[in-house]
Amino acid sequence: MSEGKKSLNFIEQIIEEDLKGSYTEQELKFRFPPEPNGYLHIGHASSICLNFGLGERYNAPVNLRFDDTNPIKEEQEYVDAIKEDVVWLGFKWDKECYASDYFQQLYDWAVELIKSGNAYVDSQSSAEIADQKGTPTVPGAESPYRNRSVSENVELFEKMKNGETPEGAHVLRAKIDMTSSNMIMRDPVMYRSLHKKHHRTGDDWKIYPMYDWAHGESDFIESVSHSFCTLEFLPHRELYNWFISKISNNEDFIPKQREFARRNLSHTIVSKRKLLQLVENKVVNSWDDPRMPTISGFRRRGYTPSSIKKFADTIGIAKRENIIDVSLLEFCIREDLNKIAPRVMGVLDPVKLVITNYEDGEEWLDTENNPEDENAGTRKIPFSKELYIEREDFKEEANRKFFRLTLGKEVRLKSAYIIKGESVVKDENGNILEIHCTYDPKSKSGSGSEESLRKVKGTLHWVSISHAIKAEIRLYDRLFTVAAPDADKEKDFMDFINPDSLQVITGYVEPSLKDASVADKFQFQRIGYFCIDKESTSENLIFNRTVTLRDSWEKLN
RNA sequence: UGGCCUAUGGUGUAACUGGCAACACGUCUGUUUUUGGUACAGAAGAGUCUAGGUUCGAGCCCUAGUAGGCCAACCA
Repeated sequence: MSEGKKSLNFIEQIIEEDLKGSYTEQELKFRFPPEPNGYLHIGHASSICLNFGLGERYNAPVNLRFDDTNPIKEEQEYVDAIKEDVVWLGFKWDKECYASDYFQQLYDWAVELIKSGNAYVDSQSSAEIADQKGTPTVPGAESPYRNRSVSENVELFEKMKNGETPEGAHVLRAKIDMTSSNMIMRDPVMYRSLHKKHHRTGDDWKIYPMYDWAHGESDFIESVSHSFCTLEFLPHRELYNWFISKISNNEDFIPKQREFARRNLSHTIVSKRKLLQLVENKVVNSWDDPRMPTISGFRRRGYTPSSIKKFADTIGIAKRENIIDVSLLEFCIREDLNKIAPRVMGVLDPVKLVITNYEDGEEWLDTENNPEDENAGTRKIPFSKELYIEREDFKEEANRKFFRLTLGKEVRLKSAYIIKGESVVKDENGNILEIHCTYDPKSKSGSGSEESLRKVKGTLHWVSISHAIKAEIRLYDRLFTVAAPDADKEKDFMDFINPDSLQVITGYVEPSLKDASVADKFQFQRIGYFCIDKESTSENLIFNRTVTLRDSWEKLN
């Protein structure tokens, strides 16, 4: 098919211009550099799609690199989860890298910087260093240790490395400019001493490099051509370039850092720190709780990789702040599921319907699996005298806008017969216990009879009571009650938690669902898309509601 | 009160080296439909933060202002 010429985002434009300039296509190389201190979220999905998408577009390698320079927060569990998510999204990395693989090289370079007078060991407390940092409007002051001799610096740094000095006693700092208008350049810390076990290097190191002194160097080591990160790193670019200039020479291939705005999703948060808070405070059950905006949460909720990639593609990449409405994400998953999800019947809030003129016994009716997919075929579903229908699908009397069951009016039972409401049975409080109706035996769906072709205004879904399977249904709603929970200056985002983000109910589903397996996706007709949760068993089926169907009736109310 | 980034319909992105603002979502109307879903047809909705300037012509360039964001972890 013809593809309209798609406009390039600013990142792609940069690459196109580089390609016209001094870069060759063979030199292009990208990386996705997560820190393994939490699970990946929808914002990372954008970054993944950007970097790996660029890799596919230019046939360039993309490394998966773990930015594991902080052993306090990082764990192997997160490494594993991150890899699973990237694989699930359908991307292949070239090399699996770790910043910790470069610790020795980084150390050697640091010694070189010391020897060339570009770094020094500072023996002040972090508070003292912070004091001397100045403010955005006031220049910083130089450390009294700034002009230590090279030999003393080398000696101290080695002791730091060997753990012969106490934690926190010294740091290694780059010697740049304490008066720079860019505070990042005011003698940034390159190394801290930390006598902590690292999830990969164990006890090998007693000092750990800071982000700035690891990230660009990792890019350099891997010959990454373009290093994309979020906007808050923009002021770091100057330092990124400074460090690389100290370890490279003119013939070297120099990576280029560029920044884009992180993607924010409405009614949720995209901050690993805050997501961790939700997990630790048991607001949600886990990182992959279907209410979480994590990739694993969406996966468990029933989202597909292609829906997430479509979403990332649709929202694009730019430099301004943004809050993308969840309705766009929901559109993407509905669009995908509409094409692939088999249609089934399930009743979430049942009320008993008795067909008074239907004989005892059962019959198995044909119904199509997916009207959007002509190859999906049909299946049999059981029909009998006593059914469940949705409680909200009946009103004793209603106005003409109500297309559903009322007394005296006809509606169709999907794939079955046309029925007419006759009477209701109530308890002493007026609650409806049963609805009695009659059916037209000649109106059987698909029979082609004149009666079956009669136009009725409504069609209801249903299940046969004696055949239906009881199932646990988990209805999810947005986690926060406001679009931007972390934008309020006074209130904490925790104050906006939606108390009804999860509702667990018991529903009844058609018997064909008995053998459904984990992650299988279905459309419960007229209700929404559901998938089998990983906690589901054959004795206790559990469905997660991925998203409701669009509902133009609800809007009228 | 320093430096830097950003500013286009309700939301998100476009508009190639300046040439009467486009696409998607959302909203609203209809048509079709054994899902009030889907599909299809159509509509409303911004004159591009403000004020100057350059130009035959500016959303795109320049200046100033305004608004929002980022920067003072031994986090990333």
